[in-house]
Amino acid sequence: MAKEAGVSVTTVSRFLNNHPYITDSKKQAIEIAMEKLNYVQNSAATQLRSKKSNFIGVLVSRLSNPFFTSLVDKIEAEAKISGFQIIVLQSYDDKNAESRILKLLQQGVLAGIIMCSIESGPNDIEQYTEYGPIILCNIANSESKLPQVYSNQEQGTYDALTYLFNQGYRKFAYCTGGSLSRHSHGGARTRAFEKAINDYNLKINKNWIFYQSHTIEDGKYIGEKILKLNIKEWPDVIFSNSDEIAAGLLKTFSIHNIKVPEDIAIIGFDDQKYSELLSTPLTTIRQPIDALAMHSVNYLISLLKNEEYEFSAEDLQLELVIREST
Amino acid sequence: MAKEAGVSVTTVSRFLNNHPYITDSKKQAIEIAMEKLNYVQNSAATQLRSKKSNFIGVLVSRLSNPFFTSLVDKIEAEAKISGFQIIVLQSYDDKNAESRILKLLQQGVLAGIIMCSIESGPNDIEQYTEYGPIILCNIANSESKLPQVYSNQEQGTYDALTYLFNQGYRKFAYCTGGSLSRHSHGGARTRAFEKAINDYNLKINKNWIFYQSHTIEDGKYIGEKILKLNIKEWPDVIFSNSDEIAAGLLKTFSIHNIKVPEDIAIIGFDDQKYSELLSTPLTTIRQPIDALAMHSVNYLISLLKNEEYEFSAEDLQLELVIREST
DNA sequence: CTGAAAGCGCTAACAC
DNA sequence: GTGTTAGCGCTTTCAG
Repeated sequence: MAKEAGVSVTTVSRFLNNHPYITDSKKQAIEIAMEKLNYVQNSAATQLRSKKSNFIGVLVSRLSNPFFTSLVDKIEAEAKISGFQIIVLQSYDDKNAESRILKLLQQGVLAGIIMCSIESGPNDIEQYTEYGPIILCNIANSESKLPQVYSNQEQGTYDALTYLFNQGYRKFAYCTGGSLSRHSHGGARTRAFEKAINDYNLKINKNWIFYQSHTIEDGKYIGEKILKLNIKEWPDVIFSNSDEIAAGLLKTFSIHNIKVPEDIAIIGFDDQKYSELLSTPLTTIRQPIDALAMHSVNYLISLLKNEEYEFSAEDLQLELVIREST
Repeated sequence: MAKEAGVSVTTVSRFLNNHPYITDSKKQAIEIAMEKLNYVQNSAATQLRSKKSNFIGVLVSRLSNPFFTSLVDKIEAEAKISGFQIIVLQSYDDKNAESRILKLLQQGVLAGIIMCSIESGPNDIEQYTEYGPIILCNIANSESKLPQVYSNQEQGTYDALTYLFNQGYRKFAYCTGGSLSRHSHGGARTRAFEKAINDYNLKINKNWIFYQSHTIEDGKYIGEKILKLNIKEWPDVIFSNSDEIAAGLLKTFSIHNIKVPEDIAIIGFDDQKYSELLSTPLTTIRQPIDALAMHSVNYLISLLKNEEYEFSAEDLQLELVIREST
């Protein structure tokens, strides 16, 4: 390639990297040769030599969760603007898979990672920052020094719970994706739940708390469990940690002719695209996906350049969307 | 690292690549040194030298389409089994974006590509096979010599149309993602539609054909357009090219108090997870996602190894799922 | 402004 | 079984 253009490899390299100070004549010679040889830069060589990767890893637990799909979608669009390519990585809630993914940073495959899910403790993760920046996206962890972009899940959840209380609901069931002990955003929601229960003098019932719920199937199953309770022991509203859970719940109730919200009300989380289209349009809490994606990517890129990054929590507000399920 | 273990780099390389014939003592020495230095292989160097990539590109038009999400999800699981990592690439229906993605093959970033969407003509794509295998997944193109894994969309669609005819429907509206001229799977469905119209002696009405429909929003809009027709001119069933379109349609009709299927019936395509949960559970055509993913990945990997790959069309049947919207 | 030369970390050929 | 050597395609000094 260099010889085709009659210049040195150095000059070609400079051309490729947009260095200033190359004669127009050489530029043109290179362009012509590139065209003629159908040349493309070998990225492995570039990466090996420059020790820089063009890839940003985006870690989610599972892509089939539509919340993550939307988030990944926005992150990819944002990364592309800055010339980065994203690699979607799924951990499937598995700690070992997560470690393997983190190793991609160390291997030099990834320039940085945006973690939208987290399995290991923050310390396990922090050790990898040696190899590149790691951003926590939509995960608030006060114990960790990792850079974090998150919405105020605690406030948003509390506000929703307050709305439900004002609507007259008193028996709150609660579904969480975690185990109530984790420090993920599940934790923030749980803190809000406990606070609301306390502030509003409500009773908590062990039969109304559901752990490790993620999918539509989990929601259906939780619905079944509730219906098996003595009818006097039914909750009057169910706070679900995702619209998928809420959708599953809705399905079970509709099969059994339980009316929503009259018999039992349901509130979801995320505001999925289909949430307004369900048999009962879902009241839910919308997450600021666009802002989450935008700030995570730009924060990461700033870190890559050793620059500061500032953003306002204003952009990251949760929003209560009231429909017919409450 | 080599010197830490007291062996040559060659031996380390052999160890890493699971070559036979290394003394156990050296193996152990390497393992200990690896552990001690927290060593990981640099993938750029490996790739540069061996000219092999560990990445498989998966190209879809947009990840936010849940059909593609599920497909990508399965492809990733399947690729992982064989030790490959996938890179999700979105073309957003843009030919130029597609070319840029194809270039990743030429750059050596990707070992091969699974294309689940296609924008350019087959010829434009075939030239890239010089740099690595390209599989068309869920795209049937008889003009192209590219390896293809697809279900019989024409038969599946025709069968569904036959079912609708037998149910008594006679006025068929038709939504397509393409422009009716493309050779994508849209084409196969359209051929089936035209054949059914012909075979069953039905009338075609230009006001009942809708192009370039993809999203829930598109579906809502199409619903509005239909309702604006003189009521005598309404179709009695709408064939939609995705469950998203169908969901949008459903929404518009529910707002206007149009009963489904009594006033107008709807059939979807894909069988999304939420399709049974909508205000009217959707009759739809289920695609064989698992088989599509499995065969595409394994076909690609066989090609990478210069092996033959056989699979049976039996695995790739479309399935009519009858619910309440027809 | 441009080029020569060194070398990133690894694999493959060849020798022993 | 194991080591020596060359070189993948690029970027980065350092000279000029």
